[in-house]
Amino acid sequence: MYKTHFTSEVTPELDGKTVFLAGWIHTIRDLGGKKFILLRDRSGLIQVVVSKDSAAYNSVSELTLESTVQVEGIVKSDKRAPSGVEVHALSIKPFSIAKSPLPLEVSGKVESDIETRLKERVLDLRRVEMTSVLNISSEVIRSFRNTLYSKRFIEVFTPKIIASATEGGAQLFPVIYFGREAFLAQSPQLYKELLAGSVERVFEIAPAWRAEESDTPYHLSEFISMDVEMAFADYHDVMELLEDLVTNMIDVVKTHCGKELAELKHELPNITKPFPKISYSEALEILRGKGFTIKFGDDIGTPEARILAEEVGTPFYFLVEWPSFTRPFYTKSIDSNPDLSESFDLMYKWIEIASGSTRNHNRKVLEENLRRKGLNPENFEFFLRWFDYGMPPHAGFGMGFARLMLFFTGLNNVKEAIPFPRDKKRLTP
RNA sequence: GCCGCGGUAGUCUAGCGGCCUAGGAUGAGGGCCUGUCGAGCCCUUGACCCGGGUUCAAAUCCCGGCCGCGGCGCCA
Repeated sequence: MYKTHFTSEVTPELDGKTVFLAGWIHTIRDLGGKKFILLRDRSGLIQVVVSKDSAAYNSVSELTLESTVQVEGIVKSDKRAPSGVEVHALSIKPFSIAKSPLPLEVSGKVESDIETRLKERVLDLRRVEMTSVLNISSEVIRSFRNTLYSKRFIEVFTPKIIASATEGGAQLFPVIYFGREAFLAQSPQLYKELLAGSVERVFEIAPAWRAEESDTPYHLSEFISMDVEMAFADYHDVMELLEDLVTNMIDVVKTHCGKELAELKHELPNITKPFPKISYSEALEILRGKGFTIKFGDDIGTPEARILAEEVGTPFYFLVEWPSFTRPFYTKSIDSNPDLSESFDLMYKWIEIASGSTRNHNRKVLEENLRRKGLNPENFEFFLRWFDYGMPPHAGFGMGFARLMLFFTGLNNVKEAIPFPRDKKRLTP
């Protein structure tokens, strides 16, 4: 082992104890007869004091910012130290001396453009703000899993190389599969439905790919989709589930990520259940009242969604019961009014972060819907045939992880919220 | 893809026809300093995205390209 403690575990109670720490050189303040090093690891920073009479003194002169080292030292509780405790170095062993100057300042003295930050991403991820983002990400995922486990969902994995488009619409990335044409999955939709048809309650956290022109702060070519599918349930049931998922995540992040939120200067609002629900038709009325010319069937675009978000006032709200023909073929229509569907979008401000519905479980209706959308039911036989063998009524949704992270971090670009984003122009790092 | 704005040392910025031999911060190199904590002080180092054009004179104005950011569209 290279370290006996993380820097966050060095507390005044350890006074007098010898510890081994390992991490990165965050800053060096050289006062001549004494040098102060801030040593950083994932958990935080600790001050290391190197005095002239220490054996470690000479090795400090070769250290550059972001070099990795092991520090052996004695813990000293001292109110002059930034955190009330510091480590007096006995020896400092360098592992890797970083090149200088750095292409990005990890210490945060000079802020870099997002362009530079994504190019120099590994250094950028060492910044305390980005480490906080990654820690929060992990807690959000953990909470998502725990809530679903507690409701008897199981985690599944669906194929990511598929034969054809699942729902039309989005552009697919082609791949060559043993000489045949295949595509990267744009969504686990059909497979998660089939799984729900076998084991009732499933979820998946996995990448999905869309070869769209989209060039905005809310789109990625490769994104993590948090998918849920539930048998013997309708869209009301899964909206309620979604409310539980989101509010539990907020609780977990508030409880475990206070330090991270402070680092990001971000506060999470109190969110209460249920979230406001606005029907598509109501949304049109609101928008018309605001001077928009918008008719039944028109999409609610970004400028319109911004107005709605302002009207609603709370960060999260549902837009429900969209026109059937604007939704994919597997979306169930409302029996009493087939022009509308049992569907919803969960909005965070003006951004759609989740989208779901009750699904059709009747083969005839599915075939009809496919034809209506100009798709050939024969191409969906791998999916449709299972509807002959006792498909339960079911519902589900997919949620965009990076978009959700905008809420938890206060960031306003999904490319910042995940470590290595893929967009129209970025394929590395 | 369309519209708008922008591209100045490793990083971040000021300058927007001649006061620019391009200013500052941070980094880097050197020096002083035994309690710094965005340490301080002194010295040094390093830049006008690319290609055309206008002009006596271009970082600065015009045109084209590339790249970036924002808005919109497409899409989730």
